[in-house]
Parts: sequence; structure tokens; C-alpha cells
Amino acid sequence: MASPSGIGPAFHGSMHAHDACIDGALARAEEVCRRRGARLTPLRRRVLALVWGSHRAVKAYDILAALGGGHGAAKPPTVYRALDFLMAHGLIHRIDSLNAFVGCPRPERGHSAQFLICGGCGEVSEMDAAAIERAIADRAADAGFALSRKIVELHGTCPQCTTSPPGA
Amino acid sequence: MASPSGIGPAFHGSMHAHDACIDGALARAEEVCRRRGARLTPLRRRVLALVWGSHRAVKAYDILAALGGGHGAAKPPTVYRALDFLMAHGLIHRIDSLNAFVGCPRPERGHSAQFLICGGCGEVSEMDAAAIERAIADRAADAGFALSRKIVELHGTCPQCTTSPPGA
DNA sequence: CGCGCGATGGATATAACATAGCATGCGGCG
DNA sequence: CGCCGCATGCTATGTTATATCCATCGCGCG
Repeated sequence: MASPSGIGPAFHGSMHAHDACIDGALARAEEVCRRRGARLTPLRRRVLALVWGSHRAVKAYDILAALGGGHGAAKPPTVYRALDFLMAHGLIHRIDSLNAFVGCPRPERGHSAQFLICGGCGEVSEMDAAAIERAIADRAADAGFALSRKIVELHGTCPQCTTSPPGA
Repeated sequence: MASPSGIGPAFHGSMHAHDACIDGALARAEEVCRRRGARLTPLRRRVLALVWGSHRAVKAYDILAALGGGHGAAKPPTVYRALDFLMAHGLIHRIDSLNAFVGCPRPERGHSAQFLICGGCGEVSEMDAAAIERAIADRAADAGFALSRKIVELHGTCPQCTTSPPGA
């Protein structure tokens, strides 16, 4: 499953050598962890690579299966712990509306993000739009509400799928 | 667990006669269903009332328990079907980041909303902020992305809990 | 009346998602 | 060595959601 090729790439960039995305993400993760004194162990590295296996959101149990959930292999807590670590260090994001996880393209920055989620190809694109952030901050301030976590998940159809739907 | 009273009200309004909220919500729901020819059956009405039992987001299995999940009573599909109906008619919203449901204060309007979710008292407040909507629409348009569902769930602390935390 | 039909919801089972609690192994350090 | 802290593994369980099938009810109609 999760065949590395074959799925129409889309949206964040079209045809691309996806290995470069994975390698780049791993390199950035190494760097982030090195600076913080956090340990990017082989397991965590492997889970991160699996999350980066596509530009879609990946489910915890798919990662589990990819690790070899069958006979002598990983159990749910293993995967969730690795995911928790990666989230704690900003290397991945959780997409609550999908119960799934996606790699963060800019883990260096402690940013809060908005996600565009294509219902056609499943691809997730991360934005950091100042205008959205500002509008949210303003309205929260109006309400006297102290923000901690801002979840913005926008479902719809990406440009590629609008022009050439995957199903046809 | 889910004691019907006793929790400090907050945020959307302070001390209030909550029965009036429930009654009002039920009346609005009757009206909405009447206009559409949808049937607000006793079960659906009961589930709606339970969702409106507080201004917090309510979990499906808490509703199940309140219906009498014990011996001769409701099963999960019963509750989820009722919740699906209520969502389809805009009478409640699902809060994805909580896996829970909250009553919609203005079911007449086919609005898309933003939610302020207090981590102190658990209360959820619904907004419909044009500035946020606009910023999101603009940025999606920039990306050539056709929006369908917009999820904005803002976690933090409400004014009441900021001034007098519930734990103390 | 007796029939078919669609809507509703009950029953059983299972799938999908997530965490608790405890055991093990390994490396650093006094 | 003895201890500690961290990462991982294991068993078990808790929580959330859906699939499938079937019983029932109200209703229109011949």
C-alpha cells in the first residue's frame, strides 16, 4: 500500500521527484533536533519519512501497517509516541478533521498554519497567511478571548483537480 | 461526569436560566424543520436537547449514556443517526478537534462559522466573522482552491476563565 | 381491508482511532 | 557497579464511528 508512485501529484507543485521532498524533510528534521538536543531516533526518522511518503495526510494506522503491523512488529503506542514527538518539535502537523498527519515543510519556524485539503487528490497544502491570522487575532481580541491553538482546515478542490478530476 | 448542573456558565453570557436556551433552541428547530418538511421526531428532539444541555461540546457517547445506554436502550447508530440529521439541517455543529457536538444558535441561516473553545470551562462560542471569512476566501482564491468546508476552531481561554479560573 | 413503500430506529458486530500502565534495554554518570 | 533517564516494546483497554440487517410505523392506494 501507499505505493510511492502512481498517485497523481498535484497542487503544491506538479510532477516532482518526491524523494527529494522526503530527503529534504529529513535533513531539516535532523537540523532542528540537533539544535534542540532532541533525538531523532531511527524509529522517529522512519515515521517521519512515512508521513512524508506523500503530500497527503497520513493515518496513524497506515503508518503502523507500513512499519509492519502484522506479526512481530509495531503496536499503536509506538506510532503515537513517535507522532507525538514529531508534533512536539513541529516536524509534523495533525489534521484534526481527518484524524491524520502531514509533514511540516518549515519546521524551523514556530508558525501556526492553515491547511488547504483537496477532496480530489487528498493533497494537503500548508499556508501561513498573515491576513487570516490577523483577522482571527482581531476577532478573538474583540471577544476577550486568549488564543492558544488555532485550527484552520479548509476543505475543497485544488487547481489540478478542478481542471482534471482524478476520477476521470 | 456530565453533571447536568453545577458547572459555571460563562462566556456567551454569564449566569443565565439555561432552560430558556434549550427551549429556544427547540423552538427554532421545530420551525426550521417545519419549513423544510423534515421531521423532528421525539428521539431527535431529545438528542438536540441533550446537546443543548450546556454550552459546551457534547460527546456522542455521553448522549448515548444520557439516553440510557445501559440495558434496554440506545445503541451508537441511534445517536449518530440523530446527530447526522441535526447536522444536515444545521441545528448542531461538529467540533472536529474535540470529536464533539454543539448546538447552533442560529440554525435559520446557512452560515459557516468559527468557534471559540475555552479550555477552562469548556464553553464553545460560535462566531460568524466576515473578516475571517473574507481573509480565508481571498487566500484560497489566490491558491486557485475551490472551498467547500471551512473549519475554524480556536482554542484558548474565555474572559471569565481569564479573570477567575475555574480550578481556583 | 391488505398491500407496498419510504422513513425511522433497533440490534449485532466490527472497524477505526487512541491511551494507560508496566516491562525491558541501553547509555551516561557518580 | 548501581542508579537514573529515555526510548521502545507489550498487553490491555478505552473511545469514537460505521456497516449490515431487520422490525416497525404511518400512509397512500387499489
